[in-house]
Amino acid sequence: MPLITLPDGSQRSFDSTVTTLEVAEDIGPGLAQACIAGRVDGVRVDACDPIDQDANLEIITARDDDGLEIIRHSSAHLLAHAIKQLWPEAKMAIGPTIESGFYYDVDLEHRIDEEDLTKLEKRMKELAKTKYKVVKKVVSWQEARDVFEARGETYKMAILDENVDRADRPGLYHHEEYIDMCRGPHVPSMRFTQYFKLLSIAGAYWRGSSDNKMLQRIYGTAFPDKKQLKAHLRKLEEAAKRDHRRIGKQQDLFHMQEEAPGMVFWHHGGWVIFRELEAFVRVKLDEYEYQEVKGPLMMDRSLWERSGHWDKFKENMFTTESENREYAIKPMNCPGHVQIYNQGLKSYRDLPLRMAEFGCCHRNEPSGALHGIMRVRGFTQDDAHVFCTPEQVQDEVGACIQMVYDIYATFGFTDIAVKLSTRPEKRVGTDAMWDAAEAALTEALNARDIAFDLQEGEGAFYGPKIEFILRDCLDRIWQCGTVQLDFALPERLGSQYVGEDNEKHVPVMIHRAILG
RNA sequence: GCCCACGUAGCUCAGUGGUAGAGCACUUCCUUGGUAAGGAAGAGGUCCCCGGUUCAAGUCCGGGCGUGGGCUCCA
Repeated sequence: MPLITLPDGSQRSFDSTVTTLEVAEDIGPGLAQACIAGRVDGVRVDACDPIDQDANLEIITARDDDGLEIIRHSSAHLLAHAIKQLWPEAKMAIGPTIESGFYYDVDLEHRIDEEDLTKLEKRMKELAKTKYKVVKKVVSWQEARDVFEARGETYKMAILDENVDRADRPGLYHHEEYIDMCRGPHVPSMRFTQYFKLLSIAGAYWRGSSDNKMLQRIYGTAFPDKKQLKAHLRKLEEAAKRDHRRIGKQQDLFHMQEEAPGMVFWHHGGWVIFRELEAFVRVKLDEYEYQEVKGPLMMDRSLWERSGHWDKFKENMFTTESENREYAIKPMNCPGHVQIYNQGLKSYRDLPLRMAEFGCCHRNEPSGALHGIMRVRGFTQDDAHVFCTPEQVQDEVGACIQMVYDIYATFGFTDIAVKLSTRPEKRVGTDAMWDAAEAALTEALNARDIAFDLQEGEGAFYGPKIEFILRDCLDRIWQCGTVQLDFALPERLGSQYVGEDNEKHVPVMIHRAILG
């Protein structure tokens, strides 16, 4: 006898098990038409899922953010349906939604090209136009396994084997002859998936690991109506006009050429902007009480061996040699700053010591990673290192975060994603040190009410880190600023300070970078 | 590094085995008081590099370099 409570507080009582769609029908035919899925006590369910006890129910339509997401998710299934019709031998991997659309990864001998995208879109339109009903069947793990084995869907089998509990009852969505496995929910009818566009083809590793096979990924987007789709495509065109590479060329700001891959030739106009940026940051450095320094561009290899960077990053470091000494061109500024710190004897009264540099660094990034002047091999980092006592860490980290937000706000970046990365498997330091360090970073974020994603095990080997992620005009995300704790580098390079107790201690170092 | 696409005039790009092209920009001249003005003439090319196939390669094949869209990576 489920009693259904709707968002406006009204209640409807049913004699037996009821579905979201049936509740919608009970309210009115218009809502029944618009009903995509339901939210039962906050949990998203398919329109056909049974509700057998009292519950709060919200009906999801295309106006709901969840409705849009479901339409995109089902559009991924529609793409898969079309792929399997055109290339029955294709093996389907995964087809999730992403922020502005969806993709499907497929293992297929045939190389999908632009023309194929047109063919696929055409077939998708034909299929969607039939407005076929999506039929959901909840089955046992074994039944699902048998279905995909019979169909040769080896990736779906792998997902079942490795990611789905044997006791689970997976949902199989029947798109006419095509079957996909999904948590759902999905649209009840493909009449909801009329407005979509396939955008691009790319390679992507199975399960995101470069050890695995590379699959073909097809990206697309979908909307509830034609108007929204057109507006989105228009936005993409407009964003392309704001591409920094295009502006750089049009306004004669900089160029790059074959002989210096990943390195920038700044023309006068671009360099004026660069200098203005530096001037702006210098004002901020004064405000936040930093000392600006400048270290050498290259140092003997042995120094990088002691710092640990050689061991981890030698593949990505440029080197040169002279008179039987091997030098590494600096990929970062920390060891240089430590050398400056190490000059003379430091007292606890000198701490915190905040050292900043417009550090000109070079990293031999993999060729495929380069991107305009966003990801380069030669760059200037507004890099800083704060040497402090363990007690000062939280305040100093807080000040760093404050500075990051202060500077981003000046440039109009308000949509900042934050991630906190914690201890990786391979690491230095004791568990107690990590406990304290992670707690300090978490506290500093919480104190400012900053929401963040936790990335367990993704920290650097020397300490946990906070990453600040910005979005470009094409909605691509770029990790920009970082604040990292480092309780190992000063020790490796022999930094010390004399404490109140007249004993020698190793300072904690905080790495801080805001603009790349 | 991996998958796919691309590399032709300063810029944007066309050119599917047979004498290298267009628009914009540039130079000179003419016309014109009107917001990207019109006309005439001209200059400008290692068709990314190396090799192969062919009577003949910008075009087809192989290798390399670079760029773009992603994936992986990102101290």
